[in-house]
Amino acid sequence: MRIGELARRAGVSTRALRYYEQQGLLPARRSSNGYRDYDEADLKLVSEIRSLLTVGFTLEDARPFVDCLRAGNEAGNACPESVEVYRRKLAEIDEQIRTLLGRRAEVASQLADACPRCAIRTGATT
Amino acid sequence: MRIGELARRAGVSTRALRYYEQQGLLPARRSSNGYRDYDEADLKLVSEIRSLLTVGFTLEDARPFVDCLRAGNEAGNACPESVEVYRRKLAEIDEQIRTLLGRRAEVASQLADACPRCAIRTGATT
DNA sequence: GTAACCCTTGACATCAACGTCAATGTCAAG
DNA sequence: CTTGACATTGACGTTGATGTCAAGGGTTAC
Repeated sequence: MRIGELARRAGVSTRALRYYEQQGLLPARRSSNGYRDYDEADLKLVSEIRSLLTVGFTLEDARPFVDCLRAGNEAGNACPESVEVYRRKLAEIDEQIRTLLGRRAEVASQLADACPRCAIRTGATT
Repeated sequence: MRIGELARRAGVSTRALRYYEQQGLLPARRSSNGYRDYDEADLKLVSEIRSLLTVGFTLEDARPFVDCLRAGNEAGNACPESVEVYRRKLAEIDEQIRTLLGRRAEVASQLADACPRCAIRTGATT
């Protein structure tokens, strides 16, 4: 299939697909006229990339998963490198949550200071 | 005082101070030689901006606080506009936390799928 | 042959809060 | 009078994942 169809089926823009190719995540065969030519495996790759992006992974984070799929595995997370990325991202997310909880507490505290009556329905005390 | 001293005392770069001025947050008087001339009130403004930035506010978010201080209030959060920003940011932070918790759960679930033994020490089950 | 789509590459634009140069001016001390 | 520490404005670079436009070529249908 050509880029337009893959884009439609994967729910992404053609621009995004070309960008993935440029980043080395989605190499494309070419038809005799120079058009990119994709198959079902490529659709699976793009789906994998998309689902990883939606949980906050970068394209770099997604690379091991893509490599894993291209290596013939049925799942992108079937390789130790992918698992390692999962663990790292989990730690990053936890750190971000901690940061946000700290900020939440600080802002809530400031709000309580500035407008004591506003704090009533805020829940968290510390 | 001149920009270098304010920067040192506030713990920011001179570039940042010029940027704040450009954004209309920190107007500066000028000496006869064209140098920016700041006073203690300006230090207070910059401190306010900095503490807001560190809890994730943008400069736009900080504007009401700065305006409030410049209007003669002793605290930047003494104005209703500032309080409103607090409330909005609190809601934003809560939303971000919810998003991150969802992602955490998703990633943890994927990790458990990919490497069942890895999930043992993860705590969250859902 | 021409409209109507599809494709190609290339390159600049976006967002925020600055970092980092460049080229130049000011001023106190030696 | 020069060195050196400060200041000025202006402008491009950073980060990530695209959006968007330009200028052109390919393919199919009528």
